[in-house]
Amino acid sequence: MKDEKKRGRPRGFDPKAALGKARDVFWDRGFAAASLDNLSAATNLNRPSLYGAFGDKEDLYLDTLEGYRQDGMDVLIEALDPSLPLRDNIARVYAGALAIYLHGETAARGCLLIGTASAEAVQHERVREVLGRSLNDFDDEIEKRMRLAVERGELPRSADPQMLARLASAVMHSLAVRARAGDSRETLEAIARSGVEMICGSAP
Amino acid sequence: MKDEKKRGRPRGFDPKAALGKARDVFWDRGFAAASLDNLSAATNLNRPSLYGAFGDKEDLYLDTLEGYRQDGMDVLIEALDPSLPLRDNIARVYAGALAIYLHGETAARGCLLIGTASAEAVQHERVREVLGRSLNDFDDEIEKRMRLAVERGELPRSADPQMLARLASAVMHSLAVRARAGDSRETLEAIARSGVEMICGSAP
DNA sequence: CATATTTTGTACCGTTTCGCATTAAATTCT
DNA sequence: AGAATTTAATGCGAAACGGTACAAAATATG
Repeated sequence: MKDEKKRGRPRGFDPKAALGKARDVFWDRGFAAASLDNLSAATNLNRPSLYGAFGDKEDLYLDTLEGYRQDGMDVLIEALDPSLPLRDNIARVYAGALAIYLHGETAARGCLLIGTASAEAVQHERVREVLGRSLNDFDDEIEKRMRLAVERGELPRSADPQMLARLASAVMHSLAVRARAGDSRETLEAIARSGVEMICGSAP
Repeated sequence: MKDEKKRGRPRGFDPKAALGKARDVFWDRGFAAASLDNLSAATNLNRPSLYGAFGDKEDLYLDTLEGYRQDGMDVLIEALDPSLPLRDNIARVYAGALAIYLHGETAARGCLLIGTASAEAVQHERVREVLGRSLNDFDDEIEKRMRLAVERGELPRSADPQMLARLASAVMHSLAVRARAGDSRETLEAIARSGVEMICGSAP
């Protein structure tokens, strides 16, 4: 269903791969400081090709954010596999986050959304919307697992799934910020372990 | 000791006030998207005056970050007044943070450091240094109070002051990000309350 | 009052920015 | 084969950018 031959000259590049390269540029430099020349060089696409395929710079940025959000949700859902104990789930969420955050040429990149979209969120409403939606979707997914934990007795009946989820997310937000601030992997892993303990302290 | 009359023409403006206006510009737009025209307009200073007083744009930005950091530390230290119960201390820390974060023309501004310095942290080493140092100083100040709480018996002997402090900070980092993402004051206050409960749960 | 020194305001310089106009190339449809 | 359609490459252009040169203004010193 994707090979319906289109009429004109075919694309000489893979839009998904190009989006991945653009994402790296935005990740390192942020939206405002990433120039179309940077993006053009990284993607090996001329500016008109970029423009034709993705729209203007803000459109391109929003596309990369959407893709990142989706990838993140996939990682999250896999980490929250309900056949595992809650404690393992949360530990896997943090491990998955750190695997993404601790990767950069000069310095760790942290989270694309928290690290770069936050900066634009005040002035660019569409960016703020994606950021807010992403955070909420993450919370909701964790909350689902927390509710299940209460039903199963992994957590006491008195536990508040929504608040536990938001606090679990909070630790992840902190990991994102601290990674970009230059904290060591050891420090971040220690915080993640403490976070698991704090969130799942009452779980077996 | 500040009126040692200097030789040339005296300044026609208050550098501290100008720095405050510049801070607002960076807070709303971030570093990269804030132009010297924006800063010049907000401070009512010509670009040469700005340059003469603070150096180039990055110097000016770093100055605003330093000032913000210092102000934040003052608020934090006041909130952590050791004559109050630990629970009140942490609640005051979050209340103080939200008072700063929830203030903006178009949308809430969140934290200047977390919201804007994070974006530049990967590429600008000096910004990363200020950000990292700020986060650490905050952690350390809270940790001091946590240690006191253990000594006093407000927390069990088994409590880990460093980790409790880092988790208390984590909730604040999350408040900063969520404020900038557009979360309501009610939501943020609920998270803050849950954070207090989670951190001080075992405290009287 | 003249000179030295610092700040202020205007105007400008070279670069970089984003976006597009235009033309050449590659493919499908008739 | 030729028309139609889509993509690719070059390059342009108007605007915005950060930073500064320069001269006028304001103060202290001698």
